[in-house]
Amino acid sequence: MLLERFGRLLQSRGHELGLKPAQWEALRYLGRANRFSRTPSGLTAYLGSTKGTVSQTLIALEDKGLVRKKADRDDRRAVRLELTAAGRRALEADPLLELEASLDVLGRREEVALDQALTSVLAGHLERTGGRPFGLCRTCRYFEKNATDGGPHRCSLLEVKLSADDSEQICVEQEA
Amino acid sequence: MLLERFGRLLQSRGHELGLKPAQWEALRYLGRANRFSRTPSGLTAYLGSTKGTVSQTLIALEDKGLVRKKADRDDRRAVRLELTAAGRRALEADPLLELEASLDVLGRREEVALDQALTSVLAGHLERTGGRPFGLCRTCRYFEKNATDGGPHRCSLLEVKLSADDSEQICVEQEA
DNA sequence: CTTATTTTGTATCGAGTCGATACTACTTGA
DNA sequence: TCAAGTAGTATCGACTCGATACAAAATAAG
Repeated sequence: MLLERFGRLLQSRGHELGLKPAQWEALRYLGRANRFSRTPSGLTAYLGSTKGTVSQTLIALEDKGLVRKKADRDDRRAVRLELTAAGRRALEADPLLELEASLDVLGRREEVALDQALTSVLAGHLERTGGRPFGLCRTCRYFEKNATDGGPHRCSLLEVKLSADDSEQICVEQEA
Repeated sequence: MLLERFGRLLQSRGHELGLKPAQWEALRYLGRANRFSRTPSGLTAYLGSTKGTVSQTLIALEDKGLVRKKADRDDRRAVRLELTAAGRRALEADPLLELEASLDVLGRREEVALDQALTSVLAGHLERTGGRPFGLCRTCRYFEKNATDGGPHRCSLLEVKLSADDSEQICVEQEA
């Protein structure tokens, strides 16, 4: 199966620059996830992994100075994660970007077809396994565009204001 | 990138039945590779890994009784690998089969489009990294259909007869 | 025919993954 | 208030994986 070979390929590129595949994936997630989702448990859900494993990966990333942990004011159990400047620089050298460039051999049409096919297969699989889609905030059923209470947009699930940036990031809570 | 999420998904399913992702991939390879390719170095090239890592994986599979090693008569450095009966049974319970069934949400058309897109991206990547395609024997430039020297087919690279089964398996040496 | 040189595979190390289990600390809800 | 649930860490054992070093056999070059 080709998807399997791709997975292997992506993984073998994931050992560059002194990081491990799991660490790259955590970094990428933190670069794309909105503030509500940048927590160890958000990352755990995204990776389909376990709390213990993710905890170790984050310790490694913190030791390398790529990720910073901050206490959550409202929930003293929770930890907020953010990329450091070095973390953002690392993402700019992400080996995956190169593979992403390989998609250029495809025409626009084919690229869209590939994306749609993968999306629907993924959706089917997530449904069966109870995984979360992690879609864009603005495509969520709880997203209220141009809400009337000050902020540009609003989340009716968490009941908070959303910036334009927020709405372009992925979210643990997102539902179609 | 969706391909990345798929890779992660495939990997997290790879811990079932007491095997690890790398072990499953080795097992799958040995179930699909022709006799010339069922060696530690063939597997190494397929996985894009290193000899040392593959050696360890094979030891683990041998200990579990899923793979058997045999000496090569002609080349006393080489090791021939084959699945045991238990190894073949394990492949029948491969968790990947389930994910493969997820492709059924796609129509014929979309499935073909997906396959073509992945194939061309993969080919581009392999060319840049010097990887081998591991295509079917019968699609190889060295494949001689219905050769005249007894065997049904023939390989003009290795200069050996090929059975019908041989020609339907993947090969390290395959070239378009 | 001897040396290189290459090829095939194993052994070992250190950092890290990953599922499992156990545990602490905090929050929530009856 | 107190039991149940949630967020996260610590630790264990099996394994991965790149790197390095090594041994044995095959091949090439002189």
